[in-house]
Formats: sequence, structure tokens, C-alpha cells
Amino acid sequence: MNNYSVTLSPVTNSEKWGNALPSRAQQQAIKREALLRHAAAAFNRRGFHGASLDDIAGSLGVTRAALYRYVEGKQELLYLCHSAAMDAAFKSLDRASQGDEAGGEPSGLDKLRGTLTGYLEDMIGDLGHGVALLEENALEGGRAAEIMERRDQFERALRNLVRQGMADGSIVACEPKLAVFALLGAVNWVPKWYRPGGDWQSGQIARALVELITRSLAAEPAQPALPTEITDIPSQSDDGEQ
Amino acid sequence: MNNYSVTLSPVTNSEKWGNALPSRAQQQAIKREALLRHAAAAFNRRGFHGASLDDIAGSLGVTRAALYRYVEGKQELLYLCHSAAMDAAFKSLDRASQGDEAGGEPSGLDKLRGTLTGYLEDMIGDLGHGVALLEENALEGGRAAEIMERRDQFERALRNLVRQGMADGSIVACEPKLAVFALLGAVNWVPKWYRPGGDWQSGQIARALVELITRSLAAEPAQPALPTEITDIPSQSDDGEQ
DNA sequence: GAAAAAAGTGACTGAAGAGTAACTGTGATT
DNA sequence: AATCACAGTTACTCTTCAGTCACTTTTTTC
Repeated sequence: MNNYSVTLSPVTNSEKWGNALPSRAQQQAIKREALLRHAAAAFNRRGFHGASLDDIAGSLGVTRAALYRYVEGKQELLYLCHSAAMDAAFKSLDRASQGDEAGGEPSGLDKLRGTLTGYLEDMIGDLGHGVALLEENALEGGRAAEIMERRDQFERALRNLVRQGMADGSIVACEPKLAVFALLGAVNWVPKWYRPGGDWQSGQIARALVELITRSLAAEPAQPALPTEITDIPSQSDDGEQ
Repeated sequence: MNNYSVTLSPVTNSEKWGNALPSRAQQQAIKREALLRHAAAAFNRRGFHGASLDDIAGSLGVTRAALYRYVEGKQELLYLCHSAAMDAAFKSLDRASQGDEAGGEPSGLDKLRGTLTGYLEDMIGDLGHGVALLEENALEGGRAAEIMERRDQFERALRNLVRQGMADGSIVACEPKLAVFALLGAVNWVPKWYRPGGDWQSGQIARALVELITRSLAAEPAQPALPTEITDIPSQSDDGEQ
């Protein structure tokens, strides 16, 4: 093309551009991340069986065969999505369950709030995977067992937070199992209507949703609806799809 | 086999057994109903694309080809499921929106409660279809458009009930769109965990869930958690799946 | 530069599953 | 008794799609 090219001093590629470029391994990790995000989006939209690997590969600008460099197959793709979701869940749970820096032991309700807020932010944040929590039945074999076990463990932990809240007076008397099913429904439904490009920021949604859930469980006579959170969210026309 | 058979007096079949047996047309309708129920269950469990017509036919004790006597194909099956769900939704909405017999115009919150209660009972009742509300993306063509339109209409109506409740003071200030998404999540999630044979009756679930939702929206300082409803529901072990 | 490693492609295979058509059995009608 | 309508089955076709393999292209290393 041009003939200005000169022989460069012998630098290994890892030194070029002052190491500003990601290494091979990093690039691989980045691509894998992108693959997981796109796969999760496709699974969410079309369901596991409805989303073809051609679709997913196409949305990444490569062909189906290329995906097999990064992932064993479709099953592992689904497994990794669920696994990431569970990682996020337990990360939030652990963080929220530790006493806050102020030292005081948080109430059951506070822990629940913290857990859900962090979880939601991870799930719908721009960096997160918006992971498909539907379609867990599509998992097969040992992977299915592992994910189910982790999911059950998370649900048990949430129920225990509800019980704890009932014991310490922060949560109203209720059936913990039903309450957790209800709030998980509200939370897991988000990927159905949330669109990253829309007017609502993920943090706003997470906080506002947790406020609603909190009100449904709190023993306290509901606080005045947290005006800051609510008015943060731009009102929408009635017909828009968001 | 035996030779006791005698020539019967000439009665048409429609008179036999004193008309206790369902007519041909009735039998057809019954079978179609059963088909829809089983299809909805299969779609809920495995997703639209994951559930094969062989599965559904098998659960009814017939072969796949037999289904085509009752339904045009898989797409129509899904359409009919969604259509039934929307019928139930608007039926409940209309009934709850009419003033109660006592004459007084019900509050926005009351209408919302009535709508959701009736809807839930229809959806999970033993006679209802437990319809798949996930996977609406699997619908194609005109049917998709029709269902989407009806669903949007229902969601708009719910948002209007929320606004009305905010205006009449029965519902706390909130973003109607987000609130409706949250409550629909809790409601539509039910088929994921509800198992007809379990300890919980559909009516109990419907009422208890609506109580939770109500508390999250009510302007009133939350009523004391309706002890009758709650204690109706048998406490469950922490590990059971139900 | 040449060699080696990595990334990606195109073409093939095999399985699953929706839809169809010709055939069989069964009860109702005359 | 013969016929007819209806219900259901078996055995096909056709399409879609996951997974594989031999090949080409690009990038890194020496």
C-alpha cells in the first residue's frame, strides 16, 4: 500500500503501544464476555431453544463455528449465563449481610434491600449480562443440578432474611416462601421490559423497584414513597413501549 | 365374545343414557380444552420452542398427528393460550371496574385489587390454563400483533387504575409504569413455581399475593397484614420445592 | 522474512421436530 | 347389513439447527 514502513526495533508485541493494548488472554476474556452478554440477550428475547447460535454469532459479526473457540457449546453458554447470575446474587447477599461500616447489625429488611439492590444493578447494569433466568429447565445433566442447587440456596437465604426481619420487627408477618416468590417475580421480570437504551437508568430502576418491594414487606407505616427516587424517573407517555 | 347381545330398540345415540353423555360437539370442546391446558403447561415448563408437539400429545395419550384435528398447528396453540389469558384479564378488569353492588364507586386501589385477584384465580385455578405469558415473542405475524395489542391495552388499563388511585388518594405517589411492571412480574411469575397438586390452593395464593402487592401501593399505613389470609397458608418446610 | 500459533470460515453430518397424507378402526345412521 | 363420518395412527417429507472438520487468513514470535 505505502512504502513508508520501516523495520521496527525488535519489541515484542506485548510492549507495543506501551502496553496500552489488551494482551491476547485479555482479548479472549473480553470476547467471551461479549459472547455471554449477547447470548443472554438472545435467550431472554427468544428463549433458549428459540435463539439459534447463528443469531448470536451474527449479532457479534462472526460465524457460528467461531463461537466454539470460546465455549463448549450451547449448553455451556446457558450454564455460564446462569452461573454469572448466581455469582452476582451471592456477591450481593454476602455484602449486604455483613454489618455496614457504621457497626450496627442491619435489620432483616435492610439486608434484603441491600441484596436485591445490588443484584438488580448487576443484572441490568450496562456491564451486566441481563441474564436469562427463565429457561432453567433447558439446562441438562450436572449443570442443571448445580444451578438449581445454587438457586435454591439463594432463595432459602432470602427466606431466612424475611424470617429474620419478622423476628427483629422490621418485616410484617407473612408467609416467607410466598413473599420471596413474589419479589423474585418482580425482580426476574425486569429483563422482559428493560431496554438498555431507554430513558431509565439501571440504578434508578433498581432503587425504585426495591422501594416498591420494601413497602410491601416493611412493618413500619410506609415511608412517604421516597420522592427523590420516584421523581428521578422521567414520566413516560402512556403508549410508549420503553 | 358373548351372545347375549340383542337388537336394541331404535334410539338415536343422542337419547342414550338419558342424554347424560356429552354430545360429539361437547366432547370435541372438552378435548380442545384439555389440549390447551396441557399445551400451556408444557410451554410454561420448557418454553415454546422447547416443548414438542410429541410431548404435548404424549401427555394426552395420543400421537402428534391427532392434535391437528383440534388445532391448526403449534402457532395457533400458543395463540389460543395467550388469547385465553387476555380474555381472563379483561373479564376481571371489567368486572372489577364496575361499581360494586353497594353502589359506591370503588377506589383505584380497590379496582386494581379486584382485577388482579380475578385474573390470578383464572390463571392458576384448577380449571384455568395456567397460561404461558412468557414467550410472546414466539408468536408470528398477525397473531403476534393482536396479542401484543391486547396485552398493551391491559397494561395501559392497569396504569390508569394506578393513576386513578393516586388521584383519589388510595395509592401512594409512584411511577405507574414501573409499578405495573413490578406487579405484573410478581403475577406472571406464579406459573414458574405454582404446582397444582401442592399444599397451596389457588384462591389462597391469589389473595395472599394481592395483599402483598396492595401493601406496596396503598397510601394507607399498611393494614396489619390480614392475619386470616396469611395463616390460611400452611407453613412449609424450608427445603421443599413447591 | 519464515515458522508457528491463533482466529475464523465454509461445507458437511446427523438429529429433532413440525407438518402431511394415506390408511385403519369404531361407532352412529339408515 | 351397509354406509358414512369421525378419530386416530404410521410412515413419510422438509426444514432448521447444533456440532465437526479441513481449510484459509491473520497475528505473533524467533
